[in-house]
Amino acid sequence: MGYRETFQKYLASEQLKLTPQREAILENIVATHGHFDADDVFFALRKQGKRISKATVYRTLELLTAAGMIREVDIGKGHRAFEHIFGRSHHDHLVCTMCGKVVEFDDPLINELQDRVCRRFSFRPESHSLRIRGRCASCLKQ
Amino acid sequence: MGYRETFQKYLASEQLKLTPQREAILENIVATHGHFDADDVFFALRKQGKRISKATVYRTLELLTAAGMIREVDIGKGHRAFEHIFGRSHHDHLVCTMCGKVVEFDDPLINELQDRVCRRFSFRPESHSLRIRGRCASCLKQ
DNA sequence: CTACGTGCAAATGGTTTGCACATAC
DNA sequence: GTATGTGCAAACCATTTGCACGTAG
Repeated sequence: MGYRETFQKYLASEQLKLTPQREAILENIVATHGHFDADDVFFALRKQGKRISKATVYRTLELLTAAGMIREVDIGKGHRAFEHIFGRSHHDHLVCTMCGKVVEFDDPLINELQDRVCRRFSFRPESHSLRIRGRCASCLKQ
Repeated sequence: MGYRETFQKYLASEQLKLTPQREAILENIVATHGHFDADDVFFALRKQGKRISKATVYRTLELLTAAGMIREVDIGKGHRAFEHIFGRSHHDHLVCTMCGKVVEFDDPLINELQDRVCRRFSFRPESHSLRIRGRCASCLKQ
C-alpha cells in the first residue's frame, strides 16, 4: 500500500478530509531525505507556489505522527524535527558535536538491550531513541 | 573534592565570580533527586525566600553545564530538563508512556554498542543518550 | 449541506537579552 | 575601582489557538 493510500485510510478512519494542503505536505515529506522541521516544509511548499500556512503544516505534522507515518527525532536542537518512516527500517543517530553531521545506523544490540532492561523493570517496550554524540573522522583530522 | 570547590574552581578558571545566587542554585540542584528544570529551581529558591530571577537561573544552568556539573536530559517534554552529575554514575532512562514515570538504568551493553558503532563510522565517541519508552508494570495492569 | 479545514493574526510559554544598578574580587 | 553579575521587563521564536471564511465529502 502506498503512502497516499495509507494517509487517506487514516484520515477516513478519523472522519478527516484529504485536502490539497495535506497532500502537498505529505508529498514534500516523502521526497525529503533525512530530517526536516515545520519550517522546511512550509518554505519548500511556498517556493513551489503552494498556498499554505505554518499553522496547517504544524497541524498536519501532528496528524502524520498520529498516523504513524512520521516520527519525531531528537537530534538535540532547540526545535522539533521529524523524519518519515515509509519503507525505512528502524535506526538510531550518530551526531558529530563539531560539524553537526548526522549518521544513521542500526545495530541489533540495541534491541537486545531494550528487551533486557524492560524485562528487568517489568516494562513493555514500545520504542527507543538512542543518540550517540562524538567527533566525526573529518573533524578529528582538523 | 566537593561540588562547591569544583564550581568555585571552574568559575575562577573563567574569571567568573561566585555569587550568593550561584551558590543557592548549586545547593538546590545538588539536593535534588532526579530531574529538574529552570522553573523548579526558580520556585524552590523563591519559596526559601531567596532573591533570585529566572534569568539568573537560566544563566547559571548554562554555567553548570559548561562546568560539567549538570547535564541536559531529554525525557521528551517540550522544555529542557537537567540532572546533576555529582557522584552519580552514568545511566539512561526508561519512560512510561502512560504515567510518565522515569526509571534510571545502566546496562554495560550500551558501551559496547557505542564503541562498535563509533568504530564502524570512524567517530570518536563522547557521550550518548538512550531513552526507552514503554508501559510500566502498574499501567499494564489497568 | 455541514462538519471539518484553512489562513491569518494574536496568544502562548519557555528562554534569552538589553540595560541600569549592584557587588565580588 | 572595575569587570562581572543581577533583576526586571521587553524581546524572541517556535508552536498553538480563536475565529471568520472556505471546501471536501
